[in-house]
Amino acid sequence: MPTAVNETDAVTSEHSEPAVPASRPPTLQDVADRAGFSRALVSIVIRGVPGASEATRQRVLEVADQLGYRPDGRARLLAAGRSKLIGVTLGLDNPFHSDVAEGIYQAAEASGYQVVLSAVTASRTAQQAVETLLGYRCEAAVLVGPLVPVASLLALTERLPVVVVGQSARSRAADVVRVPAAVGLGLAVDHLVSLGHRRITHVDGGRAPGAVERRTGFTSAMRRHGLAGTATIVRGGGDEEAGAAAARELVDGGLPTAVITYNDACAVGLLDMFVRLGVTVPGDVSVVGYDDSKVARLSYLRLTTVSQDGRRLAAVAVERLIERLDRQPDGRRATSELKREVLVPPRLVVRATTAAVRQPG
Amino acid sequence: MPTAVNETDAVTSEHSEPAVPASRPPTLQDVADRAGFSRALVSIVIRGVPGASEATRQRVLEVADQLGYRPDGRARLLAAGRSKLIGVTLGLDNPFHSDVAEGIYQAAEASGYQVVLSAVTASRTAQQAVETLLGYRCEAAVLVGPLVPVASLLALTERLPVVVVGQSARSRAADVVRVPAAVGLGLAVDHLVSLGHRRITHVDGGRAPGAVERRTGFTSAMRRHGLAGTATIVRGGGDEEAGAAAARELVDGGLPTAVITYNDACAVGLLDMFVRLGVTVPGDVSVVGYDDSKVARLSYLRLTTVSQDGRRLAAVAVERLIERLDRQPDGRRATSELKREVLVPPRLVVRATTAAVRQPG
DNA sequence: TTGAAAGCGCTAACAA
DNA sequence: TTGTTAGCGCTTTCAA
Repeated sequence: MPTAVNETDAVTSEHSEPAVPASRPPTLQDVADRAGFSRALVSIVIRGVPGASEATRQRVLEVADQLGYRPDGRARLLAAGRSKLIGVTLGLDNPFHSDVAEGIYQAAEASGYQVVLSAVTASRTAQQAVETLLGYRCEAAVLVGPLVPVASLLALTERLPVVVVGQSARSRAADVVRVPAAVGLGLAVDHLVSLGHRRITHVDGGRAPGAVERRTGFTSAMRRHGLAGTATIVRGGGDEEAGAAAARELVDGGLPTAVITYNDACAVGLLDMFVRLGVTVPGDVSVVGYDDSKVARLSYLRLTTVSQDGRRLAAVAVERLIERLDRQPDGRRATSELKREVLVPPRLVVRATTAAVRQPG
Repeated sequence: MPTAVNETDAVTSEHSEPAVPASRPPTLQDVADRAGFSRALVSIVIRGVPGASEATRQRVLEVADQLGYRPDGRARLLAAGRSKLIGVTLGLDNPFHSDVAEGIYQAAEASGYQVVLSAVTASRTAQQAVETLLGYRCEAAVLVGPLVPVASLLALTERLPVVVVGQSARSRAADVVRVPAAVGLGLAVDHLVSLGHRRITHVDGGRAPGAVERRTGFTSAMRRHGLAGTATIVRGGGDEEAGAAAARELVDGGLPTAVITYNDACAVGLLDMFVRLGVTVPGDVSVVGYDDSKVARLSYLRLTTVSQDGRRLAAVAVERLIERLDRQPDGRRATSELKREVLVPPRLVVRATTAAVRQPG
């Protein structure tokens, strides 16, 4: 096993720069000097704006490349007065968040904006994540997921345009781009009902974000079909563990013909426990998840699920933000503007865990 | 369903700043003016360095808070000549990466460094992620995971201290902090052998990152126990799909008494398929995963697995980086220094998927 | 303990 | 098409 190569001791070194020189990243000035132009002109070339001759452009680019010049983002902001930076807070281990983040990168970069990520983790609060973003002087922020408490949300929206993605903010202070969960649950219920199911159970999300809306969405969809009497809800949660527990409970208490879970992870736990308990899917019971995450697509699961398109949500969010920024180019509060909620409809992805009911009723 | 509130048209607005004033984030100057001190003094207070009286400190802090002042990270860098910024590239949907990222936040912030994340996604290459980091003028970078091609790694290490976390870099240009996978596989094999297993199969990672080392680790551990003859390897991969496929193959071709998978995800797929095929674990076959990810802890899986402590890896990586930075305070190349590989040993977490073999041999 | 002045790397008028 | 001149918000000598 390799061991630490000794490199301690007083190597406080007199030795002048060895082999590779570069000790300070090259600046615009360096490029200008080397190319024999003014900084301003070089700046024009680097930014790709009109105002330099083709020859100059060539030469500058050549030198810049040669020097490995890379504009200093910070200095840029400082001078330009705007950062073209969109800050994003997100959870790191949530596939849906990842999807959204990817979408944000794409949309933002396509519009000439940069993205900076600030993670919310077990030991890093949403508050901290937001603070960081503010320190970067982002012009706008996208908040993904369940993260920010109302108070900091308010504080944030006072400073810059904010859009919350993926769930309804508890305040009207920020724009929201999300999937109407009620519609998603409605889709799931419609699908099951069309297969002849009537005794349908919702394994809910407990206190997980968005659980309430999915729960009420389920209830009202069932009512709409005149099935309020055969609709049941059992306590679940956002992970496999919760799904497995719910499966046990259902098997003990009498199976419905179909189950709709709070999300895919929960469905996975449920399915797994069903298999262990000898319950076949979709033979004995149909199962519908929510999220269309990667697991739902696994060939041995092929989970029917409600898909919320994270990329699309992200694209809409960024579009919204940029629209605001363009209208209010100082990049700050658009105080008087009305906040808006944009709803991106979900889609039902039918796979192999749902089938026509055996004994209808 | 709420619909877009109309806010288009020529609202190009003459109306002067309404209700909430703040249109520009408060600056040091603002605080200084309001508190009646010079910028320099306020700066001292804000940075928390000695040089101001307690009274002044109080007053300044009070005003700063009142104004919602927040230092401008960019300007700070510019002026200070250093950013105290550590850049991190990572994949977004990898639990191990998330763990490491969390560890980096903790370690860095404890040492007064900030962290900026740059994601590698399907549509955003490692190259791009690194470019971004450079643009932020990070003083150092942590590369998590399988990401950066050797060429860009080289380019990067020429500019700043870099440490690769979680896998061996294909070059000696950067420091590496990782878990010796061979040791991990050794642990797994030792455990199984001590339970009487001899016919052990490794479901490998195929071309997934680090798969080679785990594979050879398996082979040599088996040889060490004189079990080269009963060791088999079947093709797997890094996700549940691959595990499920491997399970089918094993059931068809004759089960070993134990299986060690490339990672937990693969183990999950394997376990699931085993259940479906009527193979009991650990009754018919023992299973060991790798990663100790969240799923491994699920109550209905309780997967025995090799744990690589992401937080610890992160802590070591950051420590390493800061050490270099302190030695080379201009923040750039430590050209002459030897690169180092730090190995953080894995741990075997024994849960419920392994048991003594039924029919030894 | 406090303040004045210079400048970090860049952009944005403006003049030439 | 090019160069000049000011800063952006902050830190950092250096004097007071």
